[in-house]
Amino acid sequence: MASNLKEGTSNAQNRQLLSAWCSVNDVLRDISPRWKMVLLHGITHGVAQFSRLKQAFPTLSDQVLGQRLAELVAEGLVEKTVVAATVPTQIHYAPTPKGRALLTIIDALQHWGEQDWSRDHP
Amino acid sequence: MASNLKEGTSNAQNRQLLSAWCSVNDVLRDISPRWKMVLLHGITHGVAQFSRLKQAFPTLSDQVLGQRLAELVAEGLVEKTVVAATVPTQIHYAPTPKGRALLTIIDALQHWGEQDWSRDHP
DNA sequence: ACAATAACTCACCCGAAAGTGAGCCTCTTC
DNA sequence: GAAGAGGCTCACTTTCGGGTGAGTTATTGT
Repeated sequence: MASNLKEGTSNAQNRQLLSAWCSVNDVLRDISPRWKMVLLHGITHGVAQFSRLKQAFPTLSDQVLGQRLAELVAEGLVEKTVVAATVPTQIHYAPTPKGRALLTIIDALQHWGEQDWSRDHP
Repeated sequence: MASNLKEGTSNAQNRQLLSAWCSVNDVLRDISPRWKMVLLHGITHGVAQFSRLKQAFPTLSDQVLGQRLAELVAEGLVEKTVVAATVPTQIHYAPTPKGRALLTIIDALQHWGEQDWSRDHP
């Protein structure tokens, strides 16, 4: 993570360009990874542990679950709390205000998606 | 496009599962492709032709531009109008009500992203 | 002694997203 | 008669997201 500086492939360049042009592109990239918003929703609604989430979404791999949780924590959308420091360390996740605010917008998106746009409107 | 039924790679399966669990996943997938929302924004603000968009985003390839425009049209976010049926066919794009409604939510997302969540709030 | 348990992490692989270059179509201009 | 204009589309290549399986940690139940 500290030694590779090439980064010239224009794929990465374009990503940076978009970030620079408008910050919304970063937000879109942050919220679109698969499972992420679903996990945020689950955590907010009480499914707040690694193993509980695993049960809730059996087809989701440990690998990706761990990664998504780490992202959510890193972006300040959920908070991680150690419940029991015993050996199988138990951990509890809870949404931050930021995370809850995001969910509101996500709800709006869902609403938008389900709306019938065939008839004209105000 | 009509003959391939295999679809067993679990990558695709999971995508379908997510769609089935919550429609918001489809929306997220639809809005997250690179350039898409930026293009929608541009079109809404008067940059409404293929070549104009090309100029506005020089690093975006024709290939992807064409594809994104087609998606936007297919999803009913923008409308395509033939301006001049002369040989270099001129075409004009304009956002639909649905497209404008989406931009509103995208704005909310941007706002959310730019907000300072470090201090507590109501 | 050995499986199970909670929460991860590592090495590997495959398909999809997105980038590049060229081609096409007909009409007008140099 | 060649080039350029406008709007695409095709073939090819690279990057990266996300999937799988196995390994790690220490303690407890059988």
